[in-house]
Amino acid sequence: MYFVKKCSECGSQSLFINREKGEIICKDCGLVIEDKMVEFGQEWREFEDDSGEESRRRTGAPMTYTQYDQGLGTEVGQKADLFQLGSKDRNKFFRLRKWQYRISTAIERNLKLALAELKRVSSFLKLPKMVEEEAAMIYTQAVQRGLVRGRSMESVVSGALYAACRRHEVPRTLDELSEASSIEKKEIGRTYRFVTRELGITILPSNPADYIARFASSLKLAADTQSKAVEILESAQHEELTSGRGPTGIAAAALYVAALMHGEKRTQREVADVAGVTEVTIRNRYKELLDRLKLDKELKKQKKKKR
DNA sequence: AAGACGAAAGTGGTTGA
DNA sequence: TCAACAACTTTCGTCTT
Repeated sequence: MYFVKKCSECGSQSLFINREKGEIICKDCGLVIEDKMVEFGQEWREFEDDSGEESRRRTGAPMTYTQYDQGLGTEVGQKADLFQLGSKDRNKFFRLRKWQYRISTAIERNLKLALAELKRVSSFLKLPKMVEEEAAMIYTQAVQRGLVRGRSMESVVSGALYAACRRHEVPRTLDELSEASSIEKKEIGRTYRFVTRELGITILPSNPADYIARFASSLKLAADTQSKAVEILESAQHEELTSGRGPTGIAAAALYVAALMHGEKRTQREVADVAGVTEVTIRNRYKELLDRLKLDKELKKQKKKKR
């Protein structure tokens, strides 16, 4: 799962390969090392079923939603352009033209602005390209359905990004999104829920393990501590300690325990800060872990070793 | 002095009548 | 729509290292 290869951008060694999504991602900076593999992942346009007639959705050159803004603003209106396009781009063109009829110029402007904002936030968070594109796509859907009305454009952008992150299991916390977009956390959460519900996007509850790598690297913890944390997490899940709880809190607690056991002590505050939860939450989770998981033995072992 | 721990009260969101 | 409820936070006092 983890490679010894180094990230070409930040030098981090915590690379993550995901075969379903055909990516190798640096969990520290989000750089996609290799995205040339064929996508085996889920059909992420599944919720477009309302537009019915399109059956050959994934043919032709890969389409990038993030480039659509350029297309929308300029070429699409000109019907003559149809014949200048290569056959590869036909499909793309048809889609664009359909939108052209469907959406007003005001919405186009909105989209253009929004996608620019989306790119800004996305690059601030160093999100992988895939996520950025999915977010752009979600936002486009949201605009088409008029879900932006009564909400600030920026908050919907953030909501779309958050949803995209969740879908691709490269979770960022609401706090991080909030910092990057200067939108209030609760506002992002609200629009996120609203948009996903309205668009019928199903999001699998985020897995605490997805946070481990990122938290661990910002805490500068060793690799075996990381894997120990994942191990703890798994048994915690087995003990049904994870349902209903905030995933970040659990991830943080697991990391905290793992660090203790490997003699890489971090204070609760340090862990709490990077995880975006409070010490209290860590303590609660931590206590539960100790209670239910007979981890106290291992902890005591570690303490003895120290003396 | 700093960190860990726990109690108590408050907040925002979900759920179910 | 409202009230009960669970999870999490904030705050604060006490204990431990």
